[in-house]
Amino acid sequence: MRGTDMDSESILEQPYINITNIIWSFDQITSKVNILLVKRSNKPYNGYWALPETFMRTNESADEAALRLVRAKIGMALSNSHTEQLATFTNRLRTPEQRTLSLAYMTFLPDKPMLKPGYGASDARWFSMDYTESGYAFSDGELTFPTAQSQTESQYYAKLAKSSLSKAHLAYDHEWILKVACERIKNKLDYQPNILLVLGPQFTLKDARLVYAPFLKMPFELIDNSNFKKSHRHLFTDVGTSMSNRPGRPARVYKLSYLFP
Amino acid sequence: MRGTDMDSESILEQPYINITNIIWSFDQITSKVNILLVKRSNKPYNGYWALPETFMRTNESADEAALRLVRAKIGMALSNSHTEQLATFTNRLRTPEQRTLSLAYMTFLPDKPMLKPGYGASDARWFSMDYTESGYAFSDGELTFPTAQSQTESQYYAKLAKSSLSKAHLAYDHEWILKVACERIKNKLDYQPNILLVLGPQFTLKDARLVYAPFLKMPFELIDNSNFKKSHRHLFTDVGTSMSNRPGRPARVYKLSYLFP
DNA sequence: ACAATAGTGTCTCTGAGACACTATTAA
DNA sequence: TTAATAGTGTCTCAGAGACACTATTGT
Repeated sequence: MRGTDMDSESILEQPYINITNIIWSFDQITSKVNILLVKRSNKPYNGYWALPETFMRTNESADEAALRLVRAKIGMALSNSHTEQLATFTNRLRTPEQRTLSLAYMTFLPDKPMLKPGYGASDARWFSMDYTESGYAFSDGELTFPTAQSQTESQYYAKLAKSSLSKAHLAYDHEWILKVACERIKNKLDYQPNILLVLGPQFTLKDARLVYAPFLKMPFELIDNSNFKKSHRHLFTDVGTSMSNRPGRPARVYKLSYLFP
Repeated sequence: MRGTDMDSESILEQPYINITNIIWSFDQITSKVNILLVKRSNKPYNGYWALPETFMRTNESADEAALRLVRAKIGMALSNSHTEQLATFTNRLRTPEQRTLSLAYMTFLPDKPMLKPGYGASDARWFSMDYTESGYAFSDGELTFPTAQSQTESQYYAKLAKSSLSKAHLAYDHEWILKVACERIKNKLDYQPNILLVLGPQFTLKDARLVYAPFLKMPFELIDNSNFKKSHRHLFTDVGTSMSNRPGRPARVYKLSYLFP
């Protein structure tokens, strides 16, 4: 039996629970940060691009569900140190029909695998991240989805409810979720930059600056290497020298000291 | 119809969804930070002390539910600027019987009202916060509940599942939730100290230091007033001078500039 | 006047940022 | 040797913290 609440009213029906996962990767060729988007082939928002989602099963936690989604969609089995909770989105206006909550997580892939569409999606592609004057944008060369423009949550959902979204926008409130995600990552850059996991277990300072740059809204050349090294030495452990066949002095490689001690 | 997942399996049953609210206040007499705990009179954990909880209704968001809980339990109607999301707790081991998720919020009351037990609780009391070597503790003079000792989430839940909790412990995983809450507040002290809302709309620097002290695990006298003022001037706006009938120079009063511009 | 309280000024040390310089590689 | 890349050293400035000093109240 469900316990009674302090309120006299009983609960008629529960909302559904979605796990939404923002899956990050890094393209070594283009040197750009990417996220995974899928084209929905279900109602609601059939034919819209969206963040990948799944439902939670009764015998798993939400972060296990997020990792299961990665395994099913990408075919990559990761430990939960590659996943972190973003936030939970519960606004009534976030779904058009059946009330659905979103438990949002982020997963950082150690490389950028090829994709194939899965169940519930007619297409799945990587979208590379860039910054704009008013926020961030994700593009696959054909389509571009900016993050939400609104400054506050209530402003955003008020607008969302007023006008029905065109297919030039992501489904649901996913543009808002992406905005929250980018800002969270930016805020953690100086004390827990888990986003660097997209570079794999080791990385050079240049790679790290390439990842930081779009979040800081600047070209990576403007991040001074000397200063960057000094202000991050408490986070990075030197683990040797990279070998490359390109001209120029080989770069040192580092690991995240708080994750791999 | 519920949309189909990318996985072929369908979902048999959904977990329940609880709203858990950590309600903070400040006692002007004892100069201590307090939280509200209730003694449960329902299964499970009947007779145990716990954080106040409620269920979400279909026509409200989770933060609205948290504020409704405050209204019902305390009789105080607050705006959502007094509430913030903490995290969502989904571990399978967190509830003994029926699987239940907790969407955890924090509410900062502008004063410390008298309490009366409500539905689902045989008692409700304020517990004042103190720090210990290994964390924090909340006491009402009779009972004391420390925050969880474990350093990681998986460690905590492994221990929780192994031994059944005595009534000297809080119900469910609430000692873990409290640990996460205290650490979150501590981390935000230098850029978004919403915890100061427990002092009401205005406060003196001494009051602010009294609130900061337990989170920083030091007696408030060790927080240098001059340095504290300098390092928080970007957050506080001077709004005048307090009047007091006590000896000593009257203190200036401030407001949070990012909330009340 | 004095105790009690609160606000101010100053010194030092550390860290961020600007920027010039040195080091190591492939061709 | 040169272009390309990466690492190092140094100067300045701003902020954190220790601590001594001044200011304003009630009794």
